[in-house]
Amino acid sequence: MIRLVVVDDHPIVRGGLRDTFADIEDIVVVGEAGDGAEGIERAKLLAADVVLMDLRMPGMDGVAATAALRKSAPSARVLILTTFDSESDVLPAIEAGAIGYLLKDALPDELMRAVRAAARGESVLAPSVTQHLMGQVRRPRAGTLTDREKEVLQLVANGSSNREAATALFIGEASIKTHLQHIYDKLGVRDRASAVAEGYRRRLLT
Amino acid sequence: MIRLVVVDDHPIVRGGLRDTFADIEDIVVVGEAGDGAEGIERAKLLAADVVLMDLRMPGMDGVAATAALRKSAPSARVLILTTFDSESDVLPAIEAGAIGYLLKDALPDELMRAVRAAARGESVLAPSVTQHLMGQVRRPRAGTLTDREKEVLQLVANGSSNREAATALFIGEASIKTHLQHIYDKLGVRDRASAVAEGYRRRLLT
DNA sequence: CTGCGGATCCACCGAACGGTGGAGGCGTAA
DNA sequence: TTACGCCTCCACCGTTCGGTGGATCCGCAG
Repeated sequence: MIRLVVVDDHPIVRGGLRDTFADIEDIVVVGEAGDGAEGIERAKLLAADVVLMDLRMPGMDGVAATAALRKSAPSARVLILTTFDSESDVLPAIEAGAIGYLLKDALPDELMRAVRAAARGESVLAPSVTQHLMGQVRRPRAGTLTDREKEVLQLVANGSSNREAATALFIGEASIKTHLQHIYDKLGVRDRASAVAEGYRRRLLT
Repeated sequence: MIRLVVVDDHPIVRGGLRDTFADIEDIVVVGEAGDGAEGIERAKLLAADVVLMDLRMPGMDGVAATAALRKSAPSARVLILTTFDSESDVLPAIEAGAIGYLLKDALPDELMRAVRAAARGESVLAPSVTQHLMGQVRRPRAGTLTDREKEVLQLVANGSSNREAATALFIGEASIKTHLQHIYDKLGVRDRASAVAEGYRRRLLT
């Protein structure tokens, strides 16, 4: 039996979901909430297996609630159910720890399969969401170069060879190479020249 | 007899120079000026052979005055005499058409030899200035990358290897390398990474 | 027509770089 | 304590790059 908590600021939506799961044998809606903070409370109190979470809500939004829930109740899987699939919605939600991301135009059947999958710890994503992820999820997020990495990139931009950068930072050449590899991974490039270009585009360099 | 005009905004300096040349047989200070515009006027009016020009002056500065003088009175040689030898001072002055560049810590003897050299159309540079020039004067000036060179640099910034850039532009890899060498020369760098950095700093790249 | 700048191409070479797959230390958050 | 992220370092290897010194062709301006 999967214990489900529904978090959405629209009563209509909550009601619709309650109905949808009403006569499903292995899923029971044990609680509801109208915003993120309340949702966290209910999920913990009621030992939810899966939390159906809307993103755009007054007060604490879905992303913040998801992140908080991942910390305070890791066993509760958060399944995003929302209207929007823009990059600016999807990425933060995934990063916050959502296990799945569905759109509200999903069929009831898809929704139930997704809930069961989430309960098992599997990910279900709406097709359009998958697109966004393919290219993006790999890069640990723009602008997340560490301070050290930024230093290295700046030196490279200023014309330092690996050896010179190593001398400047009082570390070994091998470390510079490692930092650069990480920089390449994070920026999605393959060489120092385009890393520098990306650095400027993302305003990491001066 | 070398007809000399002194352009400097400090009366003290002008006086010192007048004294310095007072009992020199082949040099006569025929006029003085306190800023660039006045200097141009005097130099033309008095048919100066050599103009001793300060760089930092109120009103029209030495660089602008030098450039203007080169056009309106090409026979007057402009010899820069200033306190500063930073790159940002030296290069514009040379490009503006100055025939020599001395620092104010020069000995009177050096100064006189420089004036005579200037009058003959020869260049005399302070040693530290020479350093700046060696590597820099060749570059025809920032932002003067040809269209082709900008294309190459943009490709490099976007992660292209030389081979890939060659394919993209339907030319040989050797040409890409040549273009890059020219780019390095013009931007004053030694590798593609810092060339890209300079490209962004000079707003040549997007 | 001659010079000059721009664009194209060539060969050769050593040095630097990028890719891979590690490993250990260290502080912090869980 | 256990993870995890970050920083540090290592070896090996093939590829690419940068440096040098040429060369030809074209168009434009003097």
